[in-house]
Amino acid sequence: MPELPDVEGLKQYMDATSLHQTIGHVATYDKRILKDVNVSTLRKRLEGGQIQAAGRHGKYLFALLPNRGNLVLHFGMTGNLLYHSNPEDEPDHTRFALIFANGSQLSFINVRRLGQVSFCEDRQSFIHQSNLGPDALDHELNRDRFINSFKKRRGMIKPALMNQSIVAGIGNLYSDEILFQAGIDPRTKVNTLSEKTLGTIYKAMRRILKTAARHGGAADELPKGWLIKSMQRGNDSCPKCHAKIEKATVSGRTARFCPNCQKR
DNA sequence: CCTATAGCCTGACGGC
DNA sequence: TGCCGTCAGGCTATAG
Repeated sequence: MPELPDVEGLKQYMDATSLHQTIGHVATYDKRILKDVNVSTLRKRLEGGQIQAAGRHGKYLFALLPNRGNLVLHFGMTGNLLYHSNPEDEPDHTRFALIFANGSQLSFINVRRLGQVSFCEDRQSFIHQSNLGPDALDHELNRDRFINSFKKRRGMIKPALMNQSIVAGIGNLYSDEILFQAGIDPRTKVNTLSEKTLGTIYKAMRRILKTAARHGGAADELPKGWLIKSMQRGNDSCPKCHAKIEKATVSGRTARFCPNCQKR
């Protein structure tokens, strides 16, 4: 599930449910998802604290605890959160949970265990150490900066968009959507794209991610005419021209595109 | 710098 | 009903 818009939805969810409640207990059901932190450190830092605010960078979600640091959540392919007031409502595949002193609980669900839970003192240094580029919706990432970071690349456009160290937040589905709306074949070499075309991709990226983030990534609320919307409904024809959507493996992932509307 | 490949994990789905 | 292969919205390590 989680690319930038989905994680934005989870941030809003955390803000709406989990702030200003004292954490009574940290439950770690599977240590394999802990990254660069151990159970005792996590408990020491979190228990007794309260989340003041949620934050997001790319696909990472941060929970800020004043004077303590940040709980960092990454969802992998199959992550989600559920806040529930009854412990018995704890969902399947909960790998980690914050159990608040008031009895409520925030559960980190991670079916495939590809997600990670970590902790950092400082967000900026975490972002730096994790080699993350600017968030795709960061206002400082303007058109010129975007073009500059792409134009010197030698590879294909789709994997470049998905490269978190260039721009953080875009995954397989949204890279397909961006290239579909920009009319570019995902296998196009970046260094063959004009600045004007890179500008078109930038605009599509912004428009799409903003719109999707506003709906927290909820697939059923995405606009008609979007590729991922129609694919998700099991429709494999192009929303614009009704040609059959094609699949191609591009740097290890399945790219979906319209052979008619997207050109190299 | 870039690509392909394999690996980490589990569950859903289709074919037989 | 069961078994099998395939696939899935992420990322990392490795080799070429």
